Amino acid sequence: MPTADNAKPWTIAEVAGHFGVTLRTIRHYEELGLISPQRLGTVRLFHPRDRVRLELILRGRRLGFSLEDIATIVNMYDAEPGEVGQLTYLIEQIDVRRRHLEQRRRDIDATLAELDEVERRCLDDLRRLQS
Amino acid sequence: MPTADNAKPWTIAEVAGHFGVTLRTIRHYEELGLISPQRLGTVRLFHPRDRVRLELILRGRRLGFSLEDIATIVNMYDAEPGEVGQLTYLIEQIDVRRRHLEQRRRDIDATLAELDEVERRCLDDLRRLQS
DNA sequence: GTTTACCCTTACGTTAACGTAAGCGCCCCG
DNA sequence: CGGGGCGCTTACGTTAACGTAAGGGTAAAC
Repeated sequence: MPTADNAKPWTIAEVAGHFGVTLRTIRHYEELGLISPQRLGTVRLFHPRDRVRLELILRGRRLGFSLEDIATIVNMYDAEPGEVGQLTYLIEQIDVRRRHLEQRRRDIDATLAELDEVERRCLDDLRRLQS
Repeated sequence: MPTADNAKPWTIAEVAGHFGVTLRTIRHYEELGLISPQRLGTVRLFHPRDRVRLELILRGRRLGFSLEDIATIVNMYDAEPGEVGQLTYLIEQIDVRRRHLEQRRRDIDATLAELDEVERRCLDDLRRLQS
């Protein structure tokens, strides 16, 4: 059964624990408009939608994007259909992002290759020392 | 002929121009010990070795590493053979870095997939608007 | 009924990674 | 020989992304 239990919103502490960040970080992201959790009185309630956005935000952060960049990215994900100009602009932005990401993947691959090389040298040196 | 011309060291302005960074940035990296260009009097001279290091540094920067992290990475590249303890430690560090990078590549792939999805939706909407 | 556990806001503090300005030295050109 | 052009150092300024402390509300728990 698709339990209604699963739909129970999370507290800020639960969210922070789940993602391994502090409460301050989450509040900070709200200040910047990256997330807008529901309020019950003054208390924040985090629904699945909010958790998904946080996942996206943290992924962007790991990739070294600024929170400002991240804002434009996550806002692309739930943009309303809008008019033609908006859509073509959005598509352009997607291409820009894609190029960035592809550059970074090349950076990663190059770095990984060099790490392999360094490790190989280390292992060689080790073998030499132990023989 | 392997021209000695090719070995002519670069000025700080040439290096900055080549990599698209400011003079301040380069000097900052020297302050942190990330590079140590030769000095002719007070003037800095950049040899190929320095340029390679800068390339590595900027790659790390694009990947969102802190300059401190980058320092440990680039210093791995030209570590002296050393003793067994050093070597095994270095190999561990390489593994740590590798795991980080692999995580980031997963992040990139996930983000690219989602960008594709968003773009597909955009193109659909466009077609709908123009039909 | 008060202590404990979370939650809130406001606001100043901190760190990294440079930016920017001031003031000086050197060399070459007209 | 007096500017430019380029390079240097010293040192304070700036921005992003939170950290941290102060002060206060509410609700279950003892």
